[in-house]
Amino acid sequence: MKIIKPKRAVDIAKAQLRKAILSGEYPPETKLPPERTLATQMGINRLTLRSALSHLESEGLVQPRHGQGILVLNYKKFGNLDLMAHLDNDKALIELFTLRRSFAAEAIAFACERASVKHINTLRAIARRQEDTEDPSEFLEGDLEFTQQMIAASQSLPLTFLFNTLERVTRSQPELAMQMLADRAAACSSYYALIALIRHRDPDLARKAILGLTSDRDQIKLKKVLMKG
Amino acid sequence: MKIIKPKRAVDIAKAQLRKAILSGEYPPETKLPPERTLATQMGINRLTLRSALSHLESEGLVQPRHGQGILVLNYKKFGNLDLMAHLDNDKALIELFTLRRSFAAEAIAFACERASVKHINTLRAIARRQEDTEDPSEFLEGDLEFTQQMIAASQSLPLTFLFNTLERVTRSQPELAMQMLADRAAACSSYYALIALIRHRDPDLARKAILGLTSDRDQIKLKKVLMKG
DNA sequence: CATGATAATTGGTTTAACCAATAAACCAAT
DNA sequence: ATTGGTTTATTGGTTAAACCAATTATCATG
Repeated sequence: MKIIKPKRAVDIAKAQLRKAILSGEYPPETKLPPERTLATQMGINRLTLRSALSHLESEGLVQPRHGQGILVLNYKKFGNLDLMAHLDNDKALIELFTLRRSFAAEAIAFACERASVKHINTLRAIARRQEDTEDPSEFLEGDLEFTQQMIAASQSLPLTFLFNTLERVTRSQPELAMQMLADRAAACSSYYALIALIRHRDPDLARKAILGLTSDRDQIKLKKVLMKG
Repeated sequence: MKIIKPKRAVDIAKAQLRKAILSGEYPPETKLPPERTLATQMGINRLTLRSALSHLESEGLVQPRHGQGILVLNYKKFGNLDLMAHLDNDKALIELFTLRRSFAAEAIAFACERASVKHINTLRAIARRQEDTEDPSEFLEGDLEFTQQMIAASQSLPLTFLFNTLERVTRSQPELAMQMLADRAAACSSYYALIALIRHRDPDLARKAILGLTSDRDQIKLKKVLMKG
């Protein structure tokens, strides 16, 4: 039984305003209608609207100015990665999922130096479980879990924060995410490859392997590492 | 003449609460005092407090629950990279500045494929200006400008968002940032190296060069590229 | 035309309620 | 004694009506 959060008025207003701004209805460098007007338009109290605007201010979408009005900011100039979850821009999303690989390379590099045996065992357990998982939605869940554990193994606070955001963005577009995990066999073998790379404890080789930047000599090393499992 | 923002009560309250939470005064999984109590304690109105809490909710620090109270979340689980600006954790900050290099590698890789001549000329102009800049603070400003232009050349929305955050974090700790740019000569020569790599239009070579993963054969190529300028 | 006072506009804050969800306390039926 | 429902207290969510404070536009005055 899944619990459905009853949405607060402020959440609805926030989503509505964010959509209006990101869709260009309120272009950057222009002002939003006055709070009193906007609240009336949206059928909510001015203070509820202000609460929603607080959120948008945190997200870098607007900047209220005392006595002047509420300035709409250019989200490309001030927005952060979390905005990707609301953008509905498939091209940019796919690009982000591509970049994810190089972020993972850094995580693995740290993990090579910092991962404990416990971390590695947990990773292996998740990978094994994924092999028996048919349901795409469940598989995605496991993939996120594997990633989370990989980040835990890296013991890097910045990477933790970065992947928190990546997880939120992924969950905002589960269809696209599942699509990118369509080849389950490939995904599973990559899990084991990552584990093998961590166990080998060679950060640079791991980076090169993940980024596909291996030279001929690296390839030979890499084969040995992957054979050993 | 620099404009100093007069801080709103809500900004003060927000900073105060964030500090209290991040410092562990209100540990994760516990509840904040009731809004009415907290507002009285802090000497502000309940609605002003609620506005501040809105911001902290956006930042993933707290989760208000109707009828129960305001839950303090584990910022490591839900926080995003922007939190680094408030953490006062030098070890993590230095780690982030290190990771910045690999993010830049991806930006340059995109720039190899997408940068226009105009982008490249702007980059060169900034680099040249940096050579004549003595003041560390001004040099940092120029460095941020160079980075911004590099991201513009990459034409990547995710990287734009990521570097927006990195810029904010950098500005939150200008001393540390300037310290990492102490060797101005090295910085300037790296500007020209990056420009040369973009002009060479070889994403993989650029990545390897920036990450320091070059093989012997790459080294030879790289020397030629850098000689050509 | 320039300038300073004034009014209008707009965001910021406060007061005082009331609504709604949750948890605790209580009580009755079994 | 346990269960199940009802009441009560607590707490966040929302609204109303003001008033404060910063900015801009207006306009009378020199």
